[in-house]
Amino acid sequence: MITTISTIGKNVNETVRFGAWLANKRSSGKIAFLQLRDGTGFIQGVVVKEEVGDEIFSKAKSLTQESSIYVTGTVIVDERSPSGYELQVKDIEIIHESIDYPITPKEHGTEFLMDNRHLWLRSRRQAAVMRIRNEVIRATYEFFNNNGFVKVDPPILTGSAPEGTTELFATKYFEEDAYLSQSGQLYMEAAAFALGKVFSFGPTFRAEKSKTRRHLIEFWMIEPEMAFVEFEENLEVQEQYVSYVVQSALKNCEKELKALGRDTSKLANIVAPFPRISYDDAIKFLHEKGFDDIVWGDDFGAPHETAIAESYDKPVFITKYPKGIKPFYMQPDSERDDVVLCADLIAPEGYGEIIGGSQRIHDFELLKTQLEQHGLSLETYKWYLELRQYGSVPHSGFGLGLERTVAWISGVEHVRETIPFPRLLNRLYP
RNA sequence: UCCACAGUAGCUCAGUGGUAGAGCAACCGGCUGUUAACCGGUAGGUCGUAGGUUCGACCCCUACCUGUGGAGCCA
Repeated sequence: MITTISTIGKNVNETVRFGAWLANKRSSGKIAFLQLRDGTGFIQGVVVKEEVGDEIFSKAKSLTQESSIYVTGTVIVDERSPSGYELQVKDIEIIHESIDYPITPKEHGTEFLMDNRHLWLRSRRQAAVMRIRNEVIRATYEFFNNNGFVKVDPPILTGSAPEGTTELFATKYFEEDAYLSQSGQLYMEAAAFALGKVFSFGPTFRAEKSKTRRHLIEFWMIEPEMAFVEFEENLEVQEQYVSYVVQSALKNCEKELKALGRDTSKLANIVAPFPRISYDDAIKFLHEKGFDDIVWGDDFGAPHETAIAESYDKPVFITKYPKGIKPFYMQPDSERDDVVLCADLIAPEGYGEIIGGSQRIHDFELLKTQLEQHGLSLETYKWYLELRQYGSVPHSGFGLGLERTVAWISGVEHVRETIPFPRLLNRLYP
């Protein structure tokens, strides 16, 4: 095995050689401190002139930020080092000299950092967020595999629009019009009838002119769909899943969360069950809080959701929204026809909606009526309607936005830091 | 699409109707335990673009462009 910084504790008092980049450097006339980064971690290399000689010492002193090197040295335990280890450097071989690296160890603005996203990813903070993203994905697969779900991949190029209202990216499919997927849900419903419990993980595209810290044009969703599962059980799966992911991140990303300065006590508390509040009660609550502008039948805006979420220290389900503000496929409540069996899960600390889910209509006639009332083409949705003609069963599912979830767990302000190369309004590069 | 704020050195920012400033980065020098190291020096500018007002505009006015935050919409 090659030596890496993350496992260098195994090589104490040994002389090792490994590849690294120079993250930063401090030096005096006779000693130099190199902050070395190899992708797995950081370690400080100490170069003492008396020990390495003039040639290697001046090579160390003239190293530029982000130059790549092979470094040889002895690993020692040192209490002055944050990681506990230091490298007493014996030799340096320059692989490539970096000239005028743009991201200096000083503050930078958002636009500059985004223009340099390909380099910004090297920073301690960004690397930590990427590791947390990886852990959320890993824990997602683990949770669903442990619970009998099958991963199914819905198409990215689609001919129809799952939710007619939002903006779609249009493209050509040879002679036909096609759209980039903004949800795999309808396909996952078909898959649930084939495999029972399924989940997807893939990119989705929304051509919305949204420009907030919660929005990306291209983002990744996890979309489970479950046959024979109704409203209540759907919520239970969601709270179990979200708790599992948060607890996994707490356990496996301790270093990363610390590097980000995340208050982990807030995450430790994220354990199922989560509180539920009905849309009706949420409206009453908002009126009590002084939101006079909202009436029954209106959808909530971000300020409303935040006000509700602030009353809880866990994610909160807002359930049973009015039929009129929700998509055509949601199952109406059997006790009252004006609300549907849906729930949004709102994350704490202002991170907004991380899950939208519902029980789906399984009755053929009802779904057909809904499609017609929403002005959608029966021809386009023929295959989707057919699922209700051949052994239809009650079923439910939900979609979790990966980047919002990672932003919440990491405690970063903006979702753009939770995806390697964010696609934002007016930003397609790098 | 709408609202608010911003655009000055590579970066982060200050600045006054009368000849353009700092810190960091770069370069040169100093310093044996630094933690965004420190100290001295050098170099670096069509002040977003186009008009206008003025004896004179980086500064005031208009339009546009770009960015940031937000609204709507949504994960």
